[in-house]
Amino acid sequence: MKTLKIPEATITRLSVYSRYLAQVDRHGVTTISSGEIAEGVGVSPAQVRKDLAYFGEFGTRGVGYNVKDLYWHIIKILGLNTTWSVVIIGAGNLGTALSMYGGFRERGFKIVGIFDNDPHKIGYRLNGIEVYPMERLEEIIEREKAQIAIITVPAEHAQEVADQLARTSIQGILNFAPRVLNLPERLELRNVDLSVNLEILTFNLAFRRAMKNGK
Amino acid sequence: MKTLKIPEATITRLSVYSRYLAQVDRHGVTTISSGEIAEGVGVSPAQVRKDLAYFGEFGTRGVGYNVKDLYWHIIKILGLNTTWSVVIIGAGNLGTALSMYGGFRERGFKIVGIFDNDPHKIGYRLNGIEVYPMERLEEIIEREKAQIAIITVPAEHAQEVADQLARTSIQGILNFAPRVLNLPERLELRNVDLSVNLEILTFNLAFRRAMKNGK
DNA sequence: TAGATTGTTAATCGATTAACAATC
DNA sequence: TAGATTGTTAATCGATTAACAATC
Repeated sequence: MKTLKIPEATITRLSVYSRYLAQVDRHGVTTISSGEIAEGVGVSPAQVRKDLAYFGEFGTRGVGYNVKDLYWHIIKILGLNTTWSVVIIGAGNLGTALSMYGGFRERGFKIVGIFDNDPHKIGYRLNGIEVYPMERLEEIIEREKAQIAIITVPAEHAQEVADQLARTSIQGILNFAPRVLNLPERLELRNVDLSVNLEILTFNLAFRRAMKNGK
Repeated sequence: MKTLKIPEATITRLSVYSRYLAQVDRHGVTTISSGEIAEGVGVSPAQVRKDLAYFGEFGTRGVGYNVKDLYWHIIKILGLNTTWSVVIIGAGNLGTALSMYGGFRERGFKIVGIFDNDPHKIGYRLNGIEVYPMERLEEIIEREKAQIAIITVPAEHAQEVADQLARTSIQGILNFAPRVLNLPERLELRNVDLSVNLEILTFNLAFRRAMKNGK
C-alpha cells in the first residue's frame, strides 16, 4: 500500500464500485471477486484491484471480497461516513432540481439552504429547504456548518458568487456554471459542465459519421 | 495534422476553449495567443496548441489566432454547426430543469420532447415543450428526427429506458441515472454522475484533512 | 531584420494492463 | 493438495510537457 499520488480516475471508479456493491448487496450477494465487479461496471479486473490497492488490502486471496465490508471501506475512503452539509447558490431550475435530487441524499449529503437574489423567491421553501437572500450567505453557512457549496447561477454571476463564498468557511465548491473560476488555493473546486458532456457526444457522433463517409 | 487517436480530454478542453473564445469575442478581442487562451482557462500553452494540432493549423506564427475564426473552427469540430434534436426521458425535477437549461440552447441543442410514465404529467407543457407518454417514444423520435436522448429517470428504470431507446433511431445517450447501462455498440453513451463529482470533492477534502492531522 | 508565436517532435510523466508469486 | 483469486511488480500504452525550428 502506497498513498502518494492517487489518480482522479481511481476516485471516480471507487464511487462507481461502491454504488455497484450496494446494488449487489441488496440482491443478497455476500462475496464478490474483482472480476465480477469489473464485469458489473465495465472495467478490467486488474483495474479494480489496482484501484483498491492504493488504500489497503480488502480482499482474501482465493476467495474475493466481502461485499458489505468492501462497500464500507470505500465509503470511508470517499469521506462519506460523515454527513456533509451543502448550500446551493442559485434557486433557478437547476438549483431547485439539485436541492431535491435523491442521489445526493442517498449518499449522505444534506442540503441546508438555497440562496438567490430574486426577492420573489426568498422565504419560499423547497422540499423543506429554505431560500435565503444572498446577504445571509455567511450567516447561514456558519450556522449550518456547511462545508460545500454548489453554484448554479448564470455564468455571468459565477465568479462574483465564488468570491463571496471564498470569504466564508466553505471548503469546497461544485460549479455548474460554464465559466472558469478563480479561487484561492485553500478551496477545493470541481466543475460540472453539462454542455461539455453533450458536446463530447456530438463530437463522437459527428466524427464517426465523417469517418464513414469517405476519409 | 494527424487524426488517429484523439484523447477525450482534448475534446473536453476544446469545448472549454470555444466558450472562452466566445467570451473574449464579446469583449471585442480579435486576436489571441495560445498563452492567453491557456491563461484564461487554466491549462498550459503547449496543451492548447497540441489540442488544436489534432485538427489542423488554425493560427499564424508570430501572431496567434483569430478569435472568431478559431471559435468557428472548434464549433465545427465539435459538430455544433448543426442543430441537434434532443429528447429527455423522465419529467422529474432534473429532467424538467434540463429541458429549460439555457446552456443547451446556447450551444444549439433543441429539446423536442419530454417523456414520462406518470399520467398526471402527460400533455403538460414545460417551456413550450410537451410531455409525452412513454408509449409515444418511437413515434415522436421519428417525427422530430431526434438524435440524442437524455435519461433522467430513477436508477431502477434506467436500463429499461435504455432498452427502449435502443429500439429507436436515437444515436447517442446522455445518462444521468447513477447506473451502468448496457447498450448495443452502435449507440454512443456518456454518463454524467452528479454524486460522483460531489464525492471526488469530499474525497479531496477528507483526504487532505487526514494528511494534515499526522500521517 | 528582430521579436513573437505557432506547429511539431522528442522527452517526460502518469495511468492502465499483463503477468505472476503469494496465499486462502 | 488443487483451484481460485488477490496484491504487486514490470511492461505497455497514452497523454502532457518542454524545446525548438519554422515562419509571420
